[in-house]
Amino acid sequence: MALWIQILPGSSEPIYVQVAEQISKAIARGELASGDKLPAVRKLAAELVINPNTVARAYRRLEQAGLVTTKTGSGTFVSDPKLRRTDAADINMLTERMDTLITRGLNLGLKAQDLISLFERRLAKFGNKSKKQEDRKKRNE
Amino acid sequence: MALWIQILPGSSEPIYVQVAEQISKAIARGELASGDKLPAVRKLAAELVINPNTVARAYRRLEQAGLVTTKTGSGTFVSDPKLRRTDAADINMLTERMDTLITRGLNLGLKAQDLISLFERRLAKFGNKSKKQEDRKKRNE
DNA sequence: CAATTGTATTAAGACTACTAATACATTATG
DNA sequence: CATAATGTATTAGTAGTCTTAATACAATTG
Repeated sequence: MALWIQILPGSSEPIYVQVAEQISKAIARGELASGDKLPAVRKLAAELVINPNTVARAYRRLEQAGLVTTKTGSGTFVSDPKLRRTDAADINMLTERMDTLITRGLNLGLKAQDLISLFERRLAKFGNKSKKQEDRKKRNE
Repeated sequence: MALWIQILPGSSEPIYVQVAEQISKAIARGELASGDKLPAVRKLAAELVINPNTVARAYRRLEQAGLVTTKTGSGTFVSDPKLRRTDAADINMLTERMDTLITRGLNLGLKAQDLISLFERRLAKFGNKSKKQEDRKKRNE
């Protein structure tokens, strides 16, 4: 199933952010489950035609976020969601981002109800993990 | 009532973004209503002890977002919400930001229901315009 | 006309971000 | 143990961004 990751040429977002972000989303959606191995930095770098350091940086970012665990020599793996800390500072950051988002929405003329609807619709797209994914997770434990 | 705007010394956000963002929020909350005049760029710059160009840049940003209208010689004014375009591209941008936000939340271990609750709570803080603010708006029409 | 307001241009300095090249350290494999 | 595979560290250079500054210009107000 190759690689879903795709870097946009014209984007203002740094490449390492794009890579990290897309992997984050895959994890949030359950497409990548606990224990799954990410591609080797050199391999992914070759596929995306970017520098291995850039991929490494993306992985470091994911590790800082607590999404993956890294073992030199063996690889980078999606970490167990149960072990992810939910820091108060993280919640604050999230709340601030939310306020900014709400500000934009309201200033675009959307009503509160519109925003809630949109939010729920987008949230629904991050559907709960499928049975198959849960099974895959179990195998890796 | 002086100036609510405050620039944080250690912030990684550019000053002009901070200024624009805070004014945006004031507008979204209804603290600044249609027709209200923003401080003159030179005046605000003096109060914040920053360069007038930096304030001008913030105002330009707000104008691009359609939040204010500018008339050289007279000033910068909060524009009528009814006249604000809601471009499809804007909605797409908002949706993308929302997805990113949801990704972060889920990856912090929050459940869908937690996210919705938080979202609604934050949204409530942008309470609907008060009677007084509606009146002020009327006077300026 | 004089004052006020926003705009445009140019430049310089400081700082950060990004990517790259290369060498190093650790672990897995046979 | 030897080799391959994997992530890490260091260094460097290029490019871009941000802010300030100094002026000059344009449009509106009174």
